Amino acid sequence: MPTALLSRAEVLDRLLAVIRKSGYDGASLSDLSAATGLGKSSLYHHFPDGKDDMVMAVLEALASQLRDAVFTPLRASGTPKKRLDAMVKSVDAFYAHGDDPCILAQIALGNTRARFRAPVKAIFADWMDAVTEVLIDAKLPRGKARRRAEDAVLRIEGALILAAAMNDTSVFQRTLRTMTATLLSAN
Amino acid sequence: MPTALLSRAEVLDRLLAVIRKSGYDGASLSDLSAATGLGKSSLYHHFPDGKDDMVMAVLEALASQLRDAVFTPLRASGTPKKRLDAMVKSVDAFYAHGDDPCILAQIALGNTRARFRAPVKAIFADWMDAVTEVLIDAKLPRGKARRRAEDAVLRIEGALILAAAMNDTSVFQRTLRTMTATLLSAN
DNA sequence: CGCCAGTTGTACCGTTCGGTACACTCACAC
DNA sequence: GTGTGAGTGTACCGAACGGTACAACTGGCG
Repeated sequence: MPTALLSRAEVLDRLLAVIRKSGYDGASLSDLSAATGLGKSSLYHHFPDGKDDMVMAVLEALASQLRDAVFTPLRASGTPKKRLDAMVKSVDAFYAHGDDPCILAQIALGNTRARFRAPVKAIFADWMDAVTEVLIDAKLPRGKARRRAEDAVLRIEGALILAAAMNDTSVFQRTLRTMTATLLSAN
Repeated sequence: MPTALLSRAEVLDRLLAVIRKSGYDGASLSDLSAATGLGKSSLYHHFPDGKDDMVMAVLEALASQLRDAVFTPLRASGTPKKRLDAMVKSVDAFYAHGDDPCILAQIALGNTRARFRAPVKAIFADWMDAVTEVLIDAKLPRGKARRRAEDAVLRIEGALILAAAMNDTSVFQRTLRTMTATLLSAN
């Protein structure tokens, strides 16, 4: 039975899933081939430069997903609290409530980090910028807003690691639950 | 020129360095052999079960290093502030001021996570327990102390990821600098 | 000295790696 | 209907993988 054809977006989603779970080195071409239903030659047809090409495309797709699901809501109109709550909700869904590792962390830690630094850095920077803006709207001084935005992103990443290490998503849940209040607190 | 003989501790240190940098999948036997100066057969003599054996031994060595450098100072006598400051200082040195990735994160994210869950989990649990005790000594209620201890560890891990991703250790430095005060704050 | 256990280097195993050659299919254009 | 070109499956490449067999070395002890 021939597998249904996959759109490019679906292919990228499946590649992302494998890389997020196994990391760059852990994701073999066979894995990627099996996950997409595309033979190796097809994979090379769509991504001529091989695995690096796939990772780059996946990072671009991820950036646009994150933009749509997380950064744009952060920049929408509404009270800072509402916008941050929207981010928290999206992040929760995005990481499957703490079950899915973060592909950005996966790549930032891998020994290929240098090759993919630019896109990874851009995504994190974009994210932190969006949070910073919300906190400035909430009357925090720019410097403090910036540091808190960093703190927010870094906590999400750290919570995902701790959740993976302890095999317990509750740390991630707790971190998200207190996130908005922590970011907006006065002191 | 024959390389100088290495003690088991030195061998484990070098294995740790490679795995910390490249992760489980990224660290090949050739890499590990080159890093230690031991041929593959010597490696297999000392670690009969291969890479998994090495990782296990490295995790044990890491646990005892962390115990000596971080957990024990946390449990020593002194004011909570002094003990937390000591931890921060040790952690800063341990991760080369933010330059070195965390091998625990590396393994927690790898697709071998299940195999090494027990030791990784134990180290994180030990760490969080030690911080919790300090915060209880600082008159925080147990539940709050526990949550803050989680938060401290998770921030360190997250800061290391962000530092690696952005190629900028200042995030890590900032996180450490404010750690003690954040943990001990009244609210 | 001879012996032996611990340790090592060399040479190799089968498998999987990332990547490629090439013939084929198949929808569409002419 | 016949070309054509995007897309694919099969079969393969050399290199590197994790791992092993085995002979040779070594230092310490009798």
